[in-house]
Amino acid sequence: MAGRNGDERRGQLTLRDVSEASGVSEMTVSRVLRNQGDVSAKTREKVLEAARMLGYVPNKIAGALASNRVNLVAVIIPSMSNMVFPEVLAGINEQLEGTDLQPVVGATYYDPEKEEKVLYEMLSWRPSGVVIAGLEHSEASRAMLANAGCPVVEVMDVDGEPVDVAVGISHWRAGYEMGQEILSRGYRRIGFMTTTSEGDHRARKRMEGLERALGEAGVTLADQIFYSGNSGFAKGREMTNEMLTRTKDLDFLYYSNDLTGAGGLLYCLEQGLDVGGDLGMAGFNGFTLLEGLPRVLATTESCRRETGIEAARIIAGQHVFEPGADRRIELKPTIRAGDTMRQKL
Amino acid sequence: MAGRNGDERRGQLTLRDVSEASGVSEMTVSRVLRNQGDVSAKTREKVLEAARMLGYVPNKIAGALASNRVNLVAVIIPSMSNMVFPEVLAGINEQLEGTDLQPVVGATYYDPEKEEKVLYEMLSWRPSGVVIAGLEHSEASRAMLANAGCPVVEVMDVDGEPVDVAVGISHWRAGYEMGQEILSRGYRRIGFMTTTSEGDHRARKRMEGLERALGEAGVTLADQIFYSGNSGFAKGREMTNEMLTRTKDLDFLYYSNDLTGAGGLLYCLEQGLDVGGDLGMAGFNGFTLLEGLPRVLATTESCRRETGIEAARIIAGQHVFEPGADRRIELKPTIRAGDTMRQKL
DNA sequence: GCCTAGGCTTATAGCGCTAACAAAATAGGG
DNA sequence: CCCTATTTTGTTAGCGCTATAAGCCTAGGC
Repeated sequence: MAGRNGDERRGQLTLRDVSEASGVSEMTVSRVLRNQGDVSAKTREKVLEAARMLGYVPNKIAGALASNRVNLVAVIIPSMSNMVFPEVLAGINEQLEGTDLQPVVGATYYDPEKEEKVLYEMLSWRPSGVVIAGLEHSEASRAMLANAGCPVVEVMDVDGEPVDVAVGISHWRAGYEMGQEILSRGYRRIGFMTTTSEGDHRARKRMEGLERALGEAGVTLADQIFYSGNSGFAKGREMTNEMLTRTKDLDFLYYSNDLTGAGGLLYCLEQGLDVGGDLGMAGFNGFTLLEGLPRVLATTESCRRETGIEAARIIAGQHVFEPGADRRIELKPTIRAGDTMRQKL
Repeated sequence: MAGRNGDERRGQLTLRDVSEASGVSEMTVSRVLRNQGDVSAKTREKVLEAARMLGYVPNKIAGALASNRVNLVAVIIPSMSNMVFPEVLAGINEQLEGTDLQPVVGATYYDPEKEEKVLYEMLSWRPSGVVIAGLEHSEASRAMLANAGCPVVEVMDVDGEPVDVAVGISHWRAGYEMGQEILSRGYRRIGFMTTTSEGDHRARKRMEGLERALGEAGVTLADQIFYSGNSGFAKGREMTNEMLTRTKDLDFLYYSNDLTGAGGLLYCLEQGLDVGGDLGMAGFNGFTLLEGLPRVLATTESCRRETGIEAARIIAGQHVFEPGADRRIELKPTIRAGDTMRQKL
């Protein structure tokens, strides 16, 4: 079975082949294969048999062009490597199951220009819907989204104005609420470690929310580290070490990500620090695969899967908005205190 | 911006609109937009300007039908939730970058019937290539793959006969080599914990390889647990506890997955066991995000990203097979001893 | 037996684009 | 300035399918 190239595609089966094999018109074959319109049981059987025998696979390209219907949903995310995005995708997939819609995925690598290209590429397939991460896009991207001619769902952020619909949590609020939580447990000397990626925006909004909550209590961040690159245990350890070394008296460490948080947690435990007592810690996302660490890291569950599900529901037309209703669906993240924070005062 | 339905798509811009706006024929517009054929600089400029002004996005459906070329690559994997698959996808994405090919992803949820449906669906878009996980498929799926009329790459397994090309590691060999490694370090009472998912096949093959290696030294598995469901730290802890309780004298724990292995590792450390000495441990996959655990878990790096890259190279025609050459690309996994195994004897 | 209604099937005309070829414009050379 | 070689642009004919409308049956009523 040598590699074949496009040219050999000629000779592929068409409706005509099935039509000839079964002795009915192409139109009738088309109806049978789409389960659409009235066809007698006998004819149907004949056609299905012929199609099966030949191994016919319909050509959706031609079908889509003729019917002006495409069962693809464009999903545009920054990266496949950061677990959060595949999880949103998993939610989309799950909800699209049962409809005839199929997701098509493109990655932007956190680059607005790349996003523009991917979006253009995807829209040229005239998808039935677009799911795209974030609310911040280039001028041109927003224009394309606005003219897409299909539902557009911006996911994972609701702090801003969506082109059409937004689904996700408020990162600002997530930061704000974690800030309140931290304060309510009596911590005051807080260090924050955050990624500069995620297109900056979501992590930045959390930080702003956090600072607001602290500010309202007259507290300011005692230290902070911005890092780029992958989030993993090792990065968390390294940063934690650095921060604890350079800033004394910290009583709380807040990480923009559970993985770095977990790394920090392991580090602090090894150092014999009183994690969950004098030293509080929290991450962000609520990765279930981390359940089973020596301590349960406090975190904010960021509703990735539900975000995907809700986005897919909208695209599939299973969620109808009242006219004039707010077209932002704000999911409510839950804070899980775990056992890395002390009791509330 | 109310939700729109398919009907309103009419009125979308076509080549004709751009052609009228720029005063040249549709064909010339088409050539400009595809960067194909000779067009004078002046005309090109005029056309691009008009397209930009109008916000024209080409219709690839029509283009694909007319030219019989589709820039989509079907990627069919069991699940988005198991990290290994998104990692393969990331490799594919990375390599496809720079070509004009776009991956389209479908999930089978480890169900051969679902695989058949997804495959049929994808093939109906006449993709330029198919990447599909595993070598085991239903009769009908194999037939479809064989007649796909495009390169077909079966990934993540080379222990069997591919329809067209296979890329990945030999799981049998990975199990075999880890078995030898374990023995070479003097361990003899070995417990194995493995998932029953992954479509069973890959984990099963590793187990068979492991048993062969042990068998050659007259050793048999002292205990084993099969589990289903998600792999995470918690599952690893739980199983490890169970196994160590019911089977005494175990001196090595081998997990089918790094995450369960890491859970087991944390558990054993807490129990004060001599991990890396009297008790050896190993996982499988080589997840880099785990770097930073208290000990570096021994593991087999399973080349997920490279698998994706190599598969994409084949689809993109960047890897040409000599006629008659073996159409299986066996990547060589590396065993990382970490520090959960004692020195070689 | 004729006529109508309804179920089933077929004929016709594109969908928006590109391959292949034809025509027109331009550039050189004598 | 004519003629050929070359570049640039335009024309024609589908790609494989589906929407639409038209046609052909068979059954049932009178």
